[in-house]
Amino acid sequence: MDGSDLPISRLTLPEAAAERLRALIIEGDLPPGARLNERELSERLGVSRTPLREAFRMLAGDGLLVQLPNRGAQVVALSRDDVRHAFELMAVLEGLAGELAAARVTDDDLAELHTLQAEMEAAHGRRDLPAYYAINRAIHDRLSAIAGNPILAHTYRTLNARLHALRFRSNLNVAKWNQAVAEHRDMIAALAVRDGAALRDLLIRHVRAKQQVVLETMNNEEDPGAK
Amino acid sequence: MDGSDLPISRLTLPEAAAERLRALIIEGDLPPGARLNERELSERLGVSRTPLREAFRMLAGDGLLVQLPNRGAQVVALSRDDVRHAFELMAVLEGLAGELAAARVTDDDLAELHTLQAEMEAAHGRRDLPAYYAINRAIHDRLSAIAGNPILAHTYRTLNARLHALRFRSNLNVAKWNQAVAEHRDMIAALAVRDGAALRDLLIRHVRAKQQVVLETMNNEEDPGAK
DNA sequence: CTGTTGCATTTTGTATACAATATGCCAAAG
DNA sequence: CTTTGGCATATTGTATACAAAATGCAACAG
Repeated sequence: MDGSDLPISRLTLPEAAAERLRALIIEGDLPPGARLNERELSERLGVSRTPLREAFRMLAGDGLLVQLPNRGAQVVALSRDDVRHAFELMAVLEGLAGELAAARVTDDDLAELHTLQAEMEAAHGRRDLPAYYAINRAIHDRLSAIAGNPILAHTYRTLNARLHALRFRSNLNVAKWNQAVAEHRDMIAALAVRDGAALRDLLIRHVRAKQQVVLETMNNEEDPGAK
Repeated sequence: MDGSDLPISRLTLPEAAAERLRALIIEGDLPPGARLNERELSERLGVSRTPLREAFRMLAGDGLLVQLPNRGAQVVALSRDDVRHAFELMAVLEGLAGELAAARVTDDDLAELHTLQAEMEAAHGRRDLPAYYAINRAIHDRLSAIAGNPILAHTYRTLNARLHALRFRSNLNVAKWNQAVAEHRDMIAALAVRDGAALRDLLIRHVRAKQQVVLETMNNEEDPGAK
């Protein structure tokens, strides 16, 4: 028996609702701090309150919602400290993914990553920030997959979703952008020679640099009185 | 306004049910792979199916249950690979906690940890394994708290619960036990001199050693045909 | 004018009824 | 003897009704 005993992946209502909500949160349709009225949302999504509440529980487990007893659910609003803490974790998760990936990467994987890297440099060259982010994400997802640790991948993905809900429209300045692209080049190089320790350290520094960018963005945008 | 605006921590039914279930799973009352009948469990816990199902969603988010569409929930059964993956993650989480703790530890914290270390050595001296485990856990929890990163602490706790559900009655052999106690001594020493990098590396090695013990235990106990 | 109390309304929490799906068994065909 | 089809039963999925709690407002006391 192989692994094909999975159902054709029908989505149950709570799962579908959670998926929709997740998108609404990450797109910013439901902004941080927004209170979620059960009746209203259930009508909007076309499901009854019961599966919607199960969806709430799922998203709360992912850290996208907080649920207060008798006071409903609201979209999580990350404080600067929360962001700092999340990135501290992200850094070691990425680092571990890199270390594991270096031990398992195939030549085919490397070829694919080289292609992505070239696309990234192209996007960088024409100053196409959205494309850059998309490719950047693809590279990190690829790395996570190569690492071959589903628990790590899941933890990483969940944490990432929480940060995406911030929707920091990073005004990445040119110097930092150049730097990031250069770091990516180094990362692929480390991977190519299967130097796990080097790749780990590069990734940790890479994430910490991004942390700086995000925290600076938050400083500029946020009112000082925020939690 | 201070932080005392939290409710007196009343537990809602789904939360209470989840708490009970969590205990049943970790105690081994609901063994890995057990199917959870909603009607039966709801009667046993004295709640209706609706809050019970929300509890299921919470525990599924923690990775203690898996839910199959139209086929109910069952207690997760970790494969050897799952355990390997979980420990890979645990190692870097502990490492990060140590690194952060070294940067923040106070003399009071150190005094408390020295006390715990002494208790641990005493338990080790009289070959009291349950006491050893309890103190061991207390030390690691303390470290996690000193690290001051709630997101890390939560991730760590969740992952740990999943592993606890294994209930490996570790037949820790004497040599490995001596080794573990010695490692703890080194860890406290590194913390005392605020050497974060050293503490991180010690913790990572410490967890990997434990991983070995657990995997060997699983090899001995499990039938080779298991998933 | 300020603060407090009580009521009406809204919203969340829980139980239950009904629908849809899965499961197990038995009979009949091959 | 094995396999397949169909039915009865059990179990999960969803909607809804009712209960409990929180919220907002207005009237009143100070």
